[in-house]
Amino acid sequence: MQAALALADAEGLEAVSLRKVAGALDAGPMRLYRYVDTKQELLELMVDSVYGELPEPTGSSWAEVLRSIANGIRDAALRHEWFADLLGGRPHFGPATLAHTERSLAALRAAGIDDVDTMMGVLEALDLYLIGAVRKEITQRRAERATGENEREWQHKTFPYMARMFATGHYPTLEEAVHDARHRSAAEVFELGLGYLLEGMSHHLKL
Amino acid sequence: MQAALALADAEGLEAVSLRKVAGALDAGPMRLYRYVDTKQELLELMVDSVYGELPEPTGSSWAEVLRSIANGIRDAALRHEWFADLLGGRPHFGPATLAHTERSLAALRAAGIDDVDTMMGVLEALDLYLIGAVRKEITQRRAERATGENEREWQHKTFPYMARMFATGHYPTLEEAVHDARHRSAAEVFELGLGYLLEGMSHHLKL
DNA sequence: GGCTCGTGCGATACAGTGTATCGAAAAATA
DNA sequence: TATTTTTCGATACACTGTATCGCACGAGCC
Repeated sequence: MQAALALADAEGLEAVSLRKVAGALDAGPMRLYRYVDTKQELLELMVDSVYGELPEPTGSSWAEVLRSIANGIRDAALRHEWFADLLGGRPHFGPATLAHTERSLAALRAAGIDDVDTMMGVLEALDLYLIGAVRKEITQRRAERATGENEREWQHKTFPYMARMFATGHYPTLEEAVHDARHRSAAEVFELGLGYLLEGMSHHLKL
Repeated sequence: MQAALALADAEGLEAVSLRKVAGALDAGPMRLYRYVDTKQELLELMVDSVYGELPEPTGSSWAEVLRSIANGIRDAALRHEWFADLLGGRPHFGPATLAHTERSLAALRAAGIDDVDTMMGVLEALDLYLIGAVRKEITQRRAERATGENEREWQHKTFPYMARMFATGHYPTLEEAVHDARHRSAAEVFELGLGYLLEGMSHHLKL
């Protein structure tokens, strides 16, 4: 289990094969089936284990609580990039996941939200946003790292490709936006969307 | 290509293997490498082809435009469930994807947003939300279908599992929420979060 | 204590996967 | 037409997740 985590952190999710994990423990391929029925189950255990790392939500207002939850998940995904790939992919009901939901709900209640429908609503909506935001940020981070390691490919393939596309004249607004808009970092976009979401909740809930 | 799409629609993304796609065309396994360098590239073509199906954004206000974009993507994911698995996973720069972004930006401008930074900001934030919302809704749909087909497993495994978990007394708030909160359908949660997001934008942008 | 029997374990086997290789066929050049 | 170059796809390879099943080991009985 910890072996699987370490392997995923070190070499990425696609390197996590039952053989390699078992090999890291000096065991045969089928050894893991004593603890797990299928590979999906191993992945779910890994996800649950990350939920177990998440810090207690903090903050006195519900907005601060939601912000701290969001940042906790984002930070975890930056530590374990594979977490982003698994997030939202299967329903997760592991003990640590349930405990994290419990802590989140309790923190919201402590911050003054007493209606369960409201609590669940804001938490579910935040979850939807987080799944996508974290996923896209990690994707972008990987892309940047790849083009950083190999800038030649970027300059010889992607850039001329975009130039050709723009030269067709089919994308005038997009071209203008790419040229004129200031480039926001992934972290900025994350904050931006989170801000919109929380502000919308605050007005909608009249809190 | 169309063969890959049909295969993914019919049997799911994991059934899309180069051999099966080529087989559907009465060709050898390597035949596809004439059109594609790697399997990832095939998947990217599939994603781009779905972007090509998306309807023109409609609406006279920017909020209506964003709503129509959101619904267009959601409907596409409901048609092609595998689309949700691929969304946000890799950077997509296909022609149809670019065209979709172009149409979205143009529609926003036509609806009165003239600042490129604002246009990009709301579109990126919406994108983050959509990736997660669509992904989770499809996941949930699959889970419901699976337990629908095989309700015995749900009743003999998941339900007692949750009951045991609650019986530990570690999740009092969660237990209360599960019992007392009204169950929202995936579509409702999608709308709820989208409403929060748009309302937040509207107040933040003072439009 | 010795012997049988049942059970659980994990090496081996299998049906797949994505893709590198390389001989042959086709196209282009002279 | 002869020769070179390019294109192409069948075969091979390394690897995946998991079903199978012979074997070793421990419990139960005489």
